[in-house]
Amino acid sequence: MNDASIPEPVIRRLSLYLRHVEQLAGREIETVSSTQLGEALHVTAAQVRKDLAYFGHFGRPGVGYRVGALLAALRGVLGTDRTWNVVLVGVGNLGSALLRYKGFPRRGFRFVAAFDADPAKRGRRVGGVDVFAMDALPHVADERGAELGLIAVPAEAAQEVADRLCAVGLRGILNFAPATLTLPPNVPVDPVDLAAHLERIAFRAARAFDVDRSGPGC
Amino acid sequence: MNDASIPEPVIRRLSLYLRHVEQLAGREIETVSSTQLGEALHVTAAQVRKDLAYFGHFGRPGVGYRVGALLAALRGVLGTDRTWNVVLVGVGNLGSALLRYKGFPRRGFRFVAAFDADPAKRGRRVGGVDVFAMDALPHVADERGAELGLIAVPAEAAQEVADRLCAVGLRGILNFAPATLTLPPNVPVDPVDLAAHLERIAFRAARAFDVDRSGPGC
DNA sequence: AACTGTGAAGACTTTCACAGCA
DNA sequence: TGCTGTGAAAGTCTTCACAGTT
Repeated sequence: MNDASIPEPVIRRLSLYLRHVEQLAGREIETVSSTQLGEALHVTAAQVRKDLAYFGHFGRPGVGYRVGALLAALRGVLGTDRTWNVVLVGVGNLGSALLRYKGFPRRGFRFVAAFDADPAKRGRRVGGVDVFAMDALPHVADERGAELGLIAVPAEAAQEVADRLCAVGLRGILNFAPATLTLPPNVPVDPVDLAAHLERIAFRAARAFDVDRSGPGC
Repeated sequence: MNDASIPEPVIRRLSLYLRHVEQLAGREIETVSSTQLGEALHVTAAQVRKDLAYFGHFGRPGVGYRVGALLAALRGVLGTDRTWNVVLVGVGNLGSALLRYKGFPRRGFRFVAAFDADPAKRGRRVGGVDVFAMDALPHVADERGAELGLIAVPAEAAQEVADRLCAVGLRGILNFAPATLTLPPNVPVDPVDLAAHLERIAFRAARAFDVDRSGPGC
């Protein structure tokens, strides 16, 4: 009940709850009910309660959940009650944008270095982060305590980069390259295929249109 | 059997199959079995067959699937057998990178315009795409046949931007802002929360470490 | 011999509905 | 009264296993 067996879909929603509860805390709201949370996030109230019950009973019947306690608990479960050191490989379009993305530091992730195969990029700083040649990976990753890796290289290079990140002892990888990576099971990988997201929207848009031809819906 | 009721998880995998089958086609491979596809993508062979059976029987027992036919069928189902016109709102870090991202045009999505609240950005071109002021949205979206929208603005602005995109008749939205959008059900939204992806990796990395302390796994 | 397509079984997730607490 | 926590029911998705095709 308190072990590692929290279902994947629950974990996805925990991030959602965390994001919203952070906002509530910022607005100095002290208490929130499962119904309110559910409405804000388009999740049923029962689902919210089940999800939160996976890791303790800190809701108060008749009152709801204390925002402060919930915030701390969510961060604790997700592991973002501390800062994670992240490296990025591939300082191209997307890589550069990710290095500058403010959402990462805001949520507990700090870039400690970036790497690129192109020697011309070596020595630059992007978004306040030093860019190194790939050769420097073992040394720099170790020195700066890198824990997670972010891959933003072309698909052809992704597996090799992943292997090198893994060899250096990184504990998890976020993969933006449109390629399926194979890694040992103790190194979690999360694929983010941007084009696939658009494909999903295209699919649903085509269906919604077929079903409901009532014209522009707003 | 041939209607809109294809489960969400299946659709996600269709994109994965499409990506791989495109590569096979590029390598002039003519035939692929469910086992091969499954191994390449870390999906069971039975799952591959079930998924593909949702929309027709074009596998050949004893042989496998014809790559050409499969490619066409996957594109047909996902709706990417034609080009979709896309607009982007929010030409910041991330927005600029998305405008330049080559994976979109490669998979059937073309940016026809971009918009930004900052008047200073008006008139620029980013990644070959014209940037307009928000006021121009109704006119330009209509003129250029915009169908899908991509939101890359700060969380606070996301809902208003979404409403305006919807009002202009867009048929689907990909939302990179860390905010939950509320829109009519005939306008599909797909949220992409980059920080949430890292949170998921952090969660799993922490668990993998607890379970298996055998040191750097490669 | 190799492989697909598919009912049936099994596993997992969500929803329901209500006992119990503040 | 208002709300949580939770078993039990319902629903969804995945895997199994095999008949049938090339």
